[in-house]
Amino acid sequence: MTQGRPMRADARRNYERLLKAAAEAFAEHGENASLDDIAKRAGVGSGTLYRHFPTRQALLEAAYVDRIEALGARADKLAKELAPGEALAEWLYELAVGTIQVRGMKALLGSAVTDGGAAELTACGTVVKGAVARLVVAAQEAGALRKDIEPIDVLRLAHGVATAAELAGAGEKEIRRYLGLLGEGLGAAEG
Amino acid sequence: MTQGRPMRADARRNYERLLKAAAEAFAEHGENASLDDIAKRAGVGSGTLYRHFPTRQALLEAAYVDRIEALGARADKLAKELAPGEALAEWLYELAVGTIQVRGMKALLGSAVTDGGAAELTACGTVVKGAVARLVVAAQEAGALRKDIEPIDVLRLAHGVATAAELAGAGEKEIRRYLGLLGEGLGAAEG
DNA sequence: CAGTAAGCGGGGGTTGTCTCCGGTTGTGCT
DNA sequence: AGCACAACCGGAGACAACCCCCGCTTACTG
Repeated sequence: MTQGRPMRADARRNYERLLKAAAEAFAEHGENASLDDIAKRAGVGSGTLYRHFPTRQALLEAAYVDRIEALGARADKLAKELAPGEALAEWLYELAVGTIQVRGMKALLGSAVTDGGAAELTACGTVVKGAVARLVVAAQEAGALRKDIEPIDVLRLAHGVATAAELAGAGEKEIRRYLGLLGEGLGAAEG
Repeated sequence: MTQGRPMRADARRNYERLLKAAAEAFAEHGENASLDDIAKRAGVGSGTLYRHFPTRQALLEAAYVDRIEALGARADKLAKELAPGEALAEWLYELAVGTIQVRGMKALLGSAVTDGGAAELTACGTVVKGAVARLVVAAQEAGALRKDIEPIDVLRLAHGVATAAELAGAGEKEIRRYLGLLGEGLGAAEG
């Protein structure tokens, strides 16, 4: 749809270089890596960077698309292999681990979960929300999850827990513990 | 103790002006308000600001000391008036509300809860940790809180939940709901 | 192969952080 | 009161990052 004409070859090349440079830089310096520096690494001018990715957010998202999509696919795989409640729990765990361990991911997922009545439908947000919605509904039908909870709530709380674990210095053990606590609250009968 | 000699009068005056200006600026522009601007508002040079408050964090903390101490006092009041479990819940609620509604507070509380094996014992951290420790121990003795939880865990999770609620657009209703869910997990028998 | 629009790139205005040091001012002593 | 000195002030300026702009280049089309 936004595909009026195939991208010019040089444009495409620069686009991919930027993506690669961005991934490196974000991994190295976190989500606040200098954009000018990313442009330099990619061997392009900063103008080019800003043309392809108007905002830092856009670049962040583009750099992590594959990872996000893997997460979406993972949800379906887990749904097939585990009981609904466990599939959800495990997926949230993996989500949280990613949130913490992949630098820059936190900002991305955070924005995906924001209120955003606005048309802020990022690709990332769509994929993640879709995945969690499937898992949540299944878990609720199986009686493993209270019914007065929206998928987005689960996502937000998981994000919050990831934040909490990060503050703790973030061993994966801590994440599991915290998610476990949250899980007991989410599974409890409503009232 | 850090009181070798009383502050010179002009120094003290500038210190307080800066505090006032900082409170205004943080309220207005959030935790990232321009420090130079704060100096300007206070009618002092930026050098003066940096001498009194070497880091943004230091200024933030100084600007909110009274609020933090109020929170500490509030904990004791609640402990006297309510059952231990409820006192903790209510205090966490007020903490979370403050975290979200008072701009700049989130960064401050966040840093107070960080792993920080380092000697990062900020005044803010000490007060808040002390308050929550009292409430948590009381709640545990009353059987309202599982015993395999450390006070710091509670603090971190509450902070995480506040973050989650903030993403939701943060009505106080949402905070209560999320804290309630978490509370069920924290209260459940361990296992 | 030539015309053309899409794309490039980096210069530079702007804003923010933080340091440095010459000048000023409050304080304690006489 | 007046003096001398340490403490303190203030703002210029080095540095980093953001991001817009516009003249030049280059890939595609016919």
